[in-house]
Amino acid sequence: MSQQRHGSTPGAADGVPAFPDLPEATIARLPEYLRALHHLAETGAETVSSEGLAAAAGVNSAKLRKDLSHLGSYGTRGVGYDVALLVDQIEYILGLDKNRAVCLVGVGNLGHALAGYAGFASRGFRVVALFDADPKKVGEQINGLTVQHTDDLERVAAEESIAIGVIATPPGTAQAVADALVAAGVTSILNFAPGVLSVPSNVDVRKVDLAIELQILSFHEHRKASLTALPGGRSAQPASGDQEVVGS
Amino acid sequence: MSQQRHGSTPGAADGVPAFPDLPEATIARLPEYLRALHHLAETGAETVSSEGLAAAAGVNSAKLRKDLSHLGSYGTRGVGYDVALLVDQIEYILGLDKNRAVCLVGVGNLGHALAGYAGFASRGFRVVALFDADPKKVGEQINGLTVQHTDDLERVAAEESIAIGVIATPPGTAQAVADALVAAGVTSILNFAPGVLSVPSNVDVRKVDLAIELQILSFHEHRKASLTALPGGRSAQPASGDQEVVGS
DNA sequence: CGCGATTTGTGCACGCCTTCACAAGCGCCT
DNA sequence: AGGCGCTTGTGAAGGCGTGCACAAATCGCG
Repeated sequence: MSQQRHGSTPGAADGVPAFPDLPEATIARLPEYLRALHHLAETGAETVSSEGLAAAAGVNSAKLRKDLSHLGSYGTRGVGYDVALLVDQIEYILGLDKNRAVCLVGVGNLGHALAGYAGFASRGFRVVALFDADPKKVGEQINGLTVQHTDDLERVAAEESIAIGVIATPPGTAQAVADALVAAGVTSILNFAPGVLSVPSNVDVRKVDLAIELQILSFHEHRKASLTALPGGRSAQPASGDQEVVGS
Repeated sequence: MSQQRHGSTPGAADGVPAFPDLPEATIARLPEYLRALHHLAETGAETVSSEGLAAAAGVNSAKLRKDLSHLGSYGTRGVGYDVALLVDQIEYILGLDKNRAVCLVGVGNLGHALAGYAGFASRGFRVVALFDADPKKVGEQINGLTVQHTDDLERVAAEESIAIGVIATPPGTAQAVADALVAAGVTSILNFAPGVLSVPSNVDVRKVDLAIELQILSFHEHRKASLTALPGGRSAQPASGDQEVVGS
C-alpha cells in the first residue's frame, strides 16, 4: 500500500494513521466501488473518470466524487482517478489488507452455502472454523474444514482470535450463539437469522434477512398492481430508462 | 383521524383501495414488525404497546409509532395495538395475502440453499420454478421441484405469470438472466450476484451482496482497531449497553 | 359521572444525505 | 508560454428520516 507521497493516509502522524470518519452511507458504497474498480483493472484501464466509475457502480457521479473526497484527494483534475491507487486506498480503509479470519456458526442449508461461497475468499476473508449444534453434522468435512460442535465455539474462536462471526442458525439459537461469540472476543457479527440480537455496544451487528427482502419486493408488486388497476393509473409501461433500484 | 370503522383499509373507495405512499424507510421496517407481531401472537398476546413492539423489533418506540401511523390509525390510546389486526394490516400492505410465486435462477451453492429456505415458504412465498444453465443440473430434483434449463426461463416464467425472480448465478450471467426475467414479465428481482443490473424503470431490483456485508464489518473492525491503538483511544470496553447495529 | 393513569398520534427541530452547480486545477495542443 | 477543454473537489440548498415532547384520546375505578 503506502505509495510514498500520494499514498500515505490523510492525517497520518506516526505509523498509525488517524482514521477519517466516513459517513455510514459512504462506507456502505465503498465495497461496490471497489468491485467496479477491480473489474476495470482487469480490462486494463489505468484511470477512470468519476462519471465512468459511477456508472459501473450504479450511482450518480456527484455522489461518487463526494464519497471519494472523504478519503482524501486521490483524483487528478482533467484526468480522473488512478485505478490501482484507488483500489489500494479503499482496500486499506476497509481493512481488507488484513486477510481477516471469519467463523461460521450453523451449517444448515444456508450455512453450507456460505461456507463454500467463493465471494468471501476472493475479497480477503478466510473462513477458518465451522460450528454446528447438531452432533450428526459435527465432524463433517466442508471445503477442507471440519465442523466442530458449538460447545467448543467460545474456546476455538478465542484461540484463533477471530474477530468476525457469521450466524446462520435457526432463529431460536441465534441469541445464544451471539452470546458465545461475544464471550470469545468476536466484535463483528453478520446475522442471517431472523430476529433481533442483543449484544454489547462495542460489538457491531449487521443483519441480512432474505425473507425481508422478498417482502419489500412484494410491497412494490402490490403497489404497482394497485396503480395499474386504478382509474388514474397509467397502464404500466413508464418508458424504459435504466436501473430502478428500490430501497437503500 | 377519521377512524370510523377501523377495519377496512384507509381510503378505500370502491373495491380497490387507494394506496398510502409510505416512506421507503418505513416499508423496510414493516417486515420486522410483522415478524415480531407473529412472535407475540404465538405467545398469546392480544395487544401490544408501541414500547413493547418496538423492543421486540429492535427500534425505538417513537419511530415505530410514526411508522404505524402512516398505515392509518390502528391503535387504541391507553391500550396499545391489537396484535391480530395489525398483522392483517401489515400483511395486506405488503401484499403477503397473495401467496406470491417466485422463481429462482442459478442452483449453485447459494441457489440450492435458497430453494430450500424455510423462511420463504413461511412468509407467503412459494418457489415454483428453478433454473440453471448447467445441463448437468437440469433435471435434478430439489425440494420437490425439477431444475429446468435457463433457455426455458422466459417461456415458463411467462406461462406461470411469475412476478418475482431471484438471481443466484455467477456475476457473469446475471445481466442476461435479468433480461430474460424482464422479457418474461417479471417486475421484481432479488439479486444475489455482485454487480449492477440494468433493467427498465418499471422493474424493481433489490441487491444482496454477502461479501459487501463482510467488508462493511471489516471497516468497523479496522476502525475499532485503530482507535484502541491510538494514544487517545479508550481501551475498548465502552460499557455494555444493548444493541449496536451498524449501518442501515 | 368525573378523574387519573396510560398510551397513541403528531408537530417540530435537528442532522444526515443527496444533488446541483461551479470554481479550481491539470494536461494537452498550438 | 498561453489558452482551452476536461474533470475533480466542494459550498450551498433541499429533502428525508429520526427523535423529542406533548396534546388528544381511551380505559378503569371510585
